Amino acid sequence: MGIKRKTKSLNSLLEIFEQSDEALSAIDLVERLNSKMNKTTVYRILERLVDEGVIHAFKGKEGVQWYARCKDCTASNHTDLHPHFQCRDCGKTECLDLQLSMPKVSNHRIDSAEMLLVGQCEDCLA
Amino acid sequence: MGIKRKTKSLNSLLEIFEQSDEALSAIDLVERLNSKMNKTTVYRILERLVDEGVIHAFKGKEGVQWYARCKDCTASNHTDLHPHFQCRDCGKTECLDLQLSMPKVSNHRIDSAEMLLVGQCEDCLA
DNA sequence: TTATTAATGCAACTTAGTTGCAAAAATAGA
DNA sequence: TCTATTTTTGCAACTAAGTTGCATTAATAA
Ligand SMILES: [Mn+2]
Ligand SMILES: [Mn+2]
Ligand SMILES: [Zn+2]
Ligand SMILES: [Zn+2]
Repeated sequence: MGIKRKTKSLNSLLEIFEQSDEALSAIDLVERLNSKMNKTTVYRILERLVDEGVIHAFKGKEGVQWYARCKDCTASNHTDLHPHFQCRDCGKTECLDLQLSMPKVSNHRIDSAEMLLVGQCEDCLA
Repeated sequence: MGIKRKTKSLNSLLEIFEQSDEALSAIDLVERLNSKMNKTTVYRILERLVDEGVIHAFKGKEGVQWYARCKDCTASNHTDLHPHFQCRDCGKTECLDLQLSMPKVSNHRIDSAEMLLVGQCEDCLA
């Protein structure tokens, strides 16, 4: 597959990410777009957007895929390295504006680090 | 279900954990014990051992369950807070002997933190 | 021994995600 | 334009991890 085309489906997903500050789960996206496109298409476009550095992927507390917009990433340079927070009550999931430092481990080469915090969000604390 | 009984199945799992310094995936355990007990039993015993503070659970890079022996935890006090490492080449997964500090996030209550490092282990570096 | 409780096996189910392939849509070339 | 080629999409079937309900077995207590 050579040249990539900017299709309607792709734009639908882009729009959703542009309009949301929170992270979105693949499950949720499949559900929300269910009338517009097939779930296979959703997964394929998500993968493509990750490759292009538009969004980044991580695993939520149940082990399923979550996605959020990248700030300053490109296809060749995924620089986002921050922890994520997921609310145990409402499920809201956010990118945290903290720099995550990669611990050094002797005799190991570390490629990537992922940190997930679980707790209660602002709304659910009350 | 009231009083818990120490059965053969339970002891089989305990033995495996005592003999291994690495973390073990549920998948692997189900496979290894496949002739001795049903996978449902494996999952149930793993859950029980977590409740009792004998082992702790975390998600590997593919989002599946991993387990490792606890050092100083009890049923009421899971104190283990350390990152985990998973080798992208051979899959070997280890508890890291580092204290993980929970970042404070304003207006959020953090209950737990999980950190997963992915890279190459000692053996796969060469 | 008999009653009670806990552990196990098994089959069926659930759910997130993947795959293969055919159809549709977009683009390029003549 | 008409046609060939490439890319995207839909669909159905599949995979794999984990769960559930329920009947059976094993252990313990009365
Ligand atoms: Mn993020
Ligand atoms: Mn550990
Ligand atoms: Zn919440
Ligand atoms: Zn390795």
